[in-house]
Amino acid sequence: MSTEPRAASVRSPRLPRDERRAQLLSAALEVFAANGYHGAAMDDIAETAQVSKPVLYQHFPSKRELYLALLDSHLATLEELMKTALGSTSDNRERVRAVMRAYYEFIAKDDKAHRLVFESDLVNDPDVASRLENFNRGFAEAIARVIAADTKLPMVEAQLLGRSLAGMAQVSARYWLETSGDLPIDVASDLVSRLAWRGISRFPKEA
Amino acid sequence: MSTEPRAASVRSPRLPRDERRAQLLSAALEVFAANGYHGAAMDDIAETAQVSKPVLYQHFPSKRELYLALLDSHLATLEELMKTALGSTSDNRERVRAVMRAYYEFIAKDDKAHRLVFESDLVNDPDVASRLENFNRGFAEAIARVIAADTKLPMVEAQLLGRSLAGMAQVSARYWLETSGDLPIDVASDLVSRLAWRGISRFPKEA
DNA sequence: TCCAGGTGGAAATCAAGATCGGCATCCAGA
DNA sequence: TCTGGATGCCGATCTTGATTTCCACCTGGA
Repeated sequence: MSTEPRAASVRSPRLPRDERRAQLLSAALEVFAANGYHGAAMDDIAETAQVSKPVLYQHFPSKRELYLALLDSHLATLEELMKTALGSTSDNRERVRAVMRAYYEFIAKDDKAHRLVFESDLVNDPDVASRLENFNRGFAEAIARVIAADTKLPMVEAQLLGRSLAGMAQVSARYWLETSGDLPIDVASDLVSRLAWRGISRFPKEA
Repeated sequence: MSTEPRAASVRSPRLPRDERRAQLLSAALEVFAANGYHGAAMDDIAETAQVSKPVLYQHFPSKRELYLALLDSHLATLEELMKTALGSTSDNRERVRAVMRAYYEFIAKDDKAHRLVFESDLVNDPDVASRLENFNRGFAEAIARVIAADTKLPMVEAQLLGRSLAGMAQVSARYWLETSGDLPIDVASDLVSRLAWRGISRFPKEA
């Protein structure tokens, strides 16, 4: 996709529908990630994509639908990464490590997507809230199952701890990204997963 | 403050400036907590306060300044609670426990304030972002100091773990509130602080 | 050459933040 | 007791930014 500045009044070259849609999503991701939903104008997205606004409305019924399409796409990617990491081993300690590593890698690879997902300013929208909650619940429940298997804690308590560890992953990974370079990704994700594992592995026995 | 419906065209009773300001902040908290910054209209806040919009602008230069005033007020309260909990003991394990408990109590007591602080949809605003970051940094650094003292880890690594545990506290407390009644506050905050403590207390020695 | 489909300049519409101009009321001082 | 100034109040409207749509043009492939 050429992103060279396009002369005024020169039309954007025609693209097949699917390619145009993908390009619009890419432009939208840039603008939403940089400015948030509320700080982004459809004018800005059109400008970034080097098309006019009606082109956006040809592919997406509204600004909100555009945002939801993007969110869905990136949540699907992340869910797949988490699922792969969880299924990569049957050893619980290695599972926690793999999940933490996958999380950090997702964030290192695509900080725009991570901002879209984890720093949304549209969380009061029910459709956005439900998508994020679905993801968070699935993630935390997967961890809760590991905890319940390893500790014999009742599920209610394992759920709370699952959320705790999911929170640990999310917040620490964002912090690591913001201070990037202080610690290599291997060291950072390993450190946090060791903290997590040590916390888990001593339940319910207590020193 | 009377919140009985006011007859149309009947003026709101005069209040001294300070009382009115406090009342407006209270109404604003309700509306911002329920709808977020972007979903709240000044009309809504005026209606909740049972005054007209110009009265809002008499006390706050703009919608954004009103929001920042509220945020400052509640962040100050939370910071005080955290400071008190950290200073309540010199035993590191009890510190972690006291901080977790204080966090859960803040959230149990005032879910509107917690939503304002932790689920803001104005995080792209630099002034909001910096306030939240200042709080988060202070909180995580306090925990990092406990970790560094107890584990002899270098500060860079203790900082990352501090953020991890701060994230654990925030996300788990929100989840606990949403599933309120599943676990009593004592059990929930104790569980999470034990997870945190076990994670910390085994660094750097490894089983 | 024709037409389906991709394109845009311009403007309509609308919601909401902020302000104007004046009203109402309370109280201190004459 | 009365009055005028200070202060608190509001209905109506202005302003602005942004979403969405209208209507017509352009172009590439059959």
